[in-house]
Amino acid sequence: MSIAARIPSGFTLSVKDVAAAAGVAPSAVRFYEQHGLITAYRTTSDQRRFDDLAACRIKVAKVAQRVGLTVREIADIFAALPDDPRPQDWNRVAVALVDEAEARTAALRTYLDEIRSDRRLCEIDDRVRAPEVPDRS
Amino acid sequence: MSIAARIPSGFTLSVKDVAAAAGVAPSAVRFYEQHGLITAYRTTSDQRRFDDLAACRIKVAKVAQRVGLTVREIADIFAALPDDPRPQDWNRVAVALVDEAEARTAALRTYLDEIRSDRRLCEIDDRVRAPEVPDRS
DNA sequence: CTCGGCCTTCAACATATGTTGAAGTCAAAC
DNA sequence: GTTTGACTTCAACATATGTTGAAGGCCGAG
Repeated sequence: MSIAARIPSGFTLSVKDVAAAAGVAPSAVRFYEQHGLITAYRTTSDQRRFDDLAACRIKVAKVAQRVGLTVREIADIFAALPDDPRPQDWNRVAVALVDEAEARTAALRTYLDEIRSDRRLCEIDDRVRAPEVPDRS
Repeated sequence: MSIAARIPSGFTLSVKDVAAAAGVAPSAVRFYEQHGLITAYRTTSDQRRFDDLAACRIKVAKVAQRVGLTVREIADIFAALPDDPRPQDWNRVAVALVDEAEARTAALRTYLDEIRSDRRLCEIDDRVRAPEVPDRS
């Protein structure tokens, strides 16, 4: 019976609500929407309305950022989530996120191991030196 | 026999040399020095001179950045390296870096597992709703 | 009908991580 | 002795990730 706009049921949360639920500032919620991490419908008076998943996505994103993923990369991975994601949709996303994090950690470990097992990898190959400004000590 | 300044032996590489060895721009090398990732001595004419380790540190830092560590955090970890690091010094640094990366990945995995095993964790607890601007669908 | 509160957009600011360009110094080469 | 090339500093710009504040809209309460 409301004057209501074309907003799917479930999309009832304001920016402030989502911010509180996700533990971030309202400005951050708007930022994430701008960058495609979350999606909103608009009321007749142009206010954003989110569903519960928005806060969830943000919380996951904050943890994902800690392993070096950019907002853009996270948004790309989230793009695999349909409107009403089933558990296996979340599974795929979770696997993609963790795989990426592990790949980066593995790269770090591998590189460090190389350095330690074969010191040459961390040395300058050809003896390139500075042109003769005084100082070869 | 040179006009040479007080530069320890081994510190013979210019900014350009280190940049080439590390695969980064000279501007980045200066940036990293400013932020304590690497250290330089200066020639009598004020030019930076690095040793081989500078490029090594930079290459490690670039990989570490990919797992979410900031330049500051990496510099802090590198602070444990003495002037002429022995293998065990590098070991401690390597362990610190990998541990941090794994802790962050573990946090991500744990959080995602919680979401999947207990859906409520990703729902809004108390039904906070937006005040009545039209639109409850 | 005004008031308070939450919303909107937009621009400015802030930090991290660099890059680019201008202006000047220095040493080596011609 | 002038030119050349790499170096120096410093300021401006660029991108990512946000925050803050100004100016205004919309709604329910008193």
